[in-house]
Amino acid sequence: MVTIDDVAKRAGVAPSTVSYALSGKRPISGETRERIEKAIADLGYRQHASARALASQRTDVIGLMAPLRVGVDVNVIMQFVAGVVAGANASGYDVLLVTQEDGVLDRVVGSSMVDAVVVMDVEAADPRIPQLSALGRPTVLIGLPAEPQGLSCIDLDFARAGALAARHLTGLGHRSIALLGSPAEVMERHTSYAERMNRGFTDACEGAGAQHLVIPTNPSVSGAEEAVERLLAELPDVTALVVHNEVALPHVISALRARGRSVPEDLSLVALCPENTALAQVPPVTSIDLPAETIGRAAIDMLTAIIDEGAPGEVRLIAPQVVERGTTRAPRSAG
Amino acid sequence: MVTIDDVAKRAGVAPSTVSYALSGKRPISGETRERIEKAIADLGYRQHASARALASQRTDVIGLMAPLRVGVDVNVIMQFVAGVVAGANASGYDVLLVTQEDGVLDRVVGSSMVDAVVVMDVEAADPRIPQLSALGRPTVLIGLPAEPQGLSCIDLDFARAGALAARHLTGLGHRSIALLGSPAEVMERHTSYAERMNRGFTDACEGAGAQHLVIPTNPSVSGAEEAVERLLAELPDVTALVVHNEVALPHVISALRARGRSVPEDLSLVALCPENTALAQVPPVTSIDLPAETIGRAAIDMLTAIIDEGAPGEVRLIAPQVVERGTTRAPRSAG
DNA sequence: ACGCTTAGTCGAAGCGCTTCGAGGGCTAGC
DNA sequence: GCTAGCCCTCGAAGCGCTTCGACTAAGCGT
Repeated sequence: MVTIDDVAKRAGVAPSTVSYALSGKRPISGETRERIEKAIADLGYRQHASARALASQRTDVIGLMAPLRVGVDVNVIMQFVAGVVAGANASGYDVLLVTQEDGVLDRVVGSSMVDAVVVMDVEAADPRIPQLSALGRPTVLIGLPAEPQGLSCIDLDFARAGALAARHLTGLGHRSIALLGSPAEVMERHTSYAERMNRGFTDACEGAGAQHLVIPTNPSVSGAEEAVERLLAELPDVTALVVHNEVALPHVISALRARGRSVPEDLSLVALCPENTALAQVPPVTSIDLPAETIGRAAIDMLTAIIDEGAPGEVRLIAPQVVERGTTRAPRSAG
Repeated sequence: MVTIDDVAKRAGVAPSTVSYALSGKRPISGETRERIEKAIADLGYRQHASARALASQRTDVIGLMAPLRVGVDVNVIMQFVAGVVAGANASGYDVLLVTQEDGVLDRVVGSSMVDAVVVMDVEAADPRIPQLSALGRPTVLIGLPAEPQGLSCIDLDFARAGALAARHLTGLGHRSIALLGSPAEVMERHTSYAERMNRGFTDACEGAGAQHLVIPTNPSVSGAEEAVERLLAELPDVTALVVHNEVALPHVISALRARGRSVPEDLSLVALCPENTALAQVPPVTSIDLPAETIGRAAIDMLTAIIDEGAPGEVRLIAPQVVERGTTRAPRSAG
């Protein structure tokens, strides 16, 4: 292995000079710098990451905790991951991706493997939050716990998204609306986004005086069938639907069709999902985009602001927007 | 920060003894071990990862190179990623996920950030392969280049998959079959899996004396439409279809339906895609599974075999299997 | 001509850990 | 009773890098 000493020797300078040339933390004359650069190229020198990390107390690695829990769609999680990684790489960081649950935080953060952490799938009262506060590393949560305890958070504004979906439909004249939402397990964990979505939806329906119903939906063909059964049983004159469940979405549409309710003729539908999921439906559905890539990149921006400028904890919620793709219209009776 | 010296002091032993107690590389008496463990617990000691890596020359981190190239489906890539991470965590490794392209290999491997590498989206003559050979770190490729140069490879046997799909259809009596495959960009890069798939498909069709056609398909609604147009123009009496394109799949089905060819009544269809994609179609389609999770875990197994036992390079191809879900049947004329 | 600053470089002291060789204290063998 | 051998532990020497203080030479104003 070629070390900084080898480079120094070949360039005829001290190792510290090479280090300063590399980091730019002290001025180096042009001539010396050139000799050093040549030596580096000749020798094929590469800094040893661990040695640098040990001496400088920074690894330039960001930890990304993305638990793959039952009930959350891997594809959705992974879209966030892709966004975070892209953002991190663009900012000169690498990403250590961890999907386990248990002692990971302690291990990865406690052992100084990472300079900072991004945490996903946050529950309302997430046990990791006090831990993270205690650890004292720069942290950004993707999600919004009840008590952020000074940690930065970023997420889609699910409360507004739920409300927006509801109002989009009541605005068209619908008076009987259901939300087919996250699976029961996710609700039972008090997963932040699911609770906020439901509350936003429910409040807006009540504000508009519309009948409403929330049905937890399992992410499977049968889950979609069951949800549709229950929907038609409990709210037979339903005219509009919000679906917040990527996996169930296509099967909800087909289950409805199989029962003689087609979208959008008989039933309006707006989904909350990543854009590509909305576009993958037949027909593509009107949706509120879950901008995973954007959120991932924003999380990194917030993190670098904390690392570099000691920025304080901040909560940033992305405003939801409806993208019309033709699956919502006024109800029959009102049209 | 509490160091190994603090622990040693509190336990009344030498730092090296603590180190040996931790690593188990030398025997430690039960009594001493207990004192050390108590001291660790009392102090909340955590090993410093970089220090350990520097001294021991291993990081227990695996690098995962997953370039997010145009034309490859993020979701599919990310399913592999999830499998690799799960496997790695289970084997005591963490994963550094990199999606950039350029100098990454050099940077990440050259700087000793990782003990080993998993490389995805391998092209037939991938420029990274000589690099990887030269770097000399344990490596597993997910994919199969023309010249593995001693590197280990794992992948679905796409040649057999293409052949299997074709024979499944010819076996049912189909004599005019098309493959809607990877986008043109992917083919132009000579991406390994796409080429193998096409060749397997083509050879099997010729072997069975069936008319065949391969249509590169863009992963979008319009791409699917164009492919279907071209299909019906160039092979008007087509009776069966293989689709190897996750994104286009639903739109291919609906484009066919819109042109009066429904699946499976008029046209049999078998897809090559992850199971969840097959299940997400309406109706769920007969498919050859792309077992991303399995392959990811197997990649880690092969890697640990190389790391721990110095296992030699090995090429492992997973046998494809058709899972019947009702979208293939005998053609009309033959039925 | 004088001290002052500034630019450019050096040497040495760590960062926290692992590992090697050595050595003390025992038991066992004869 | 002495030594061979084993078990357990210690101390010291790094791993490759950063960073601090110090030093030299040159440039500046007065």
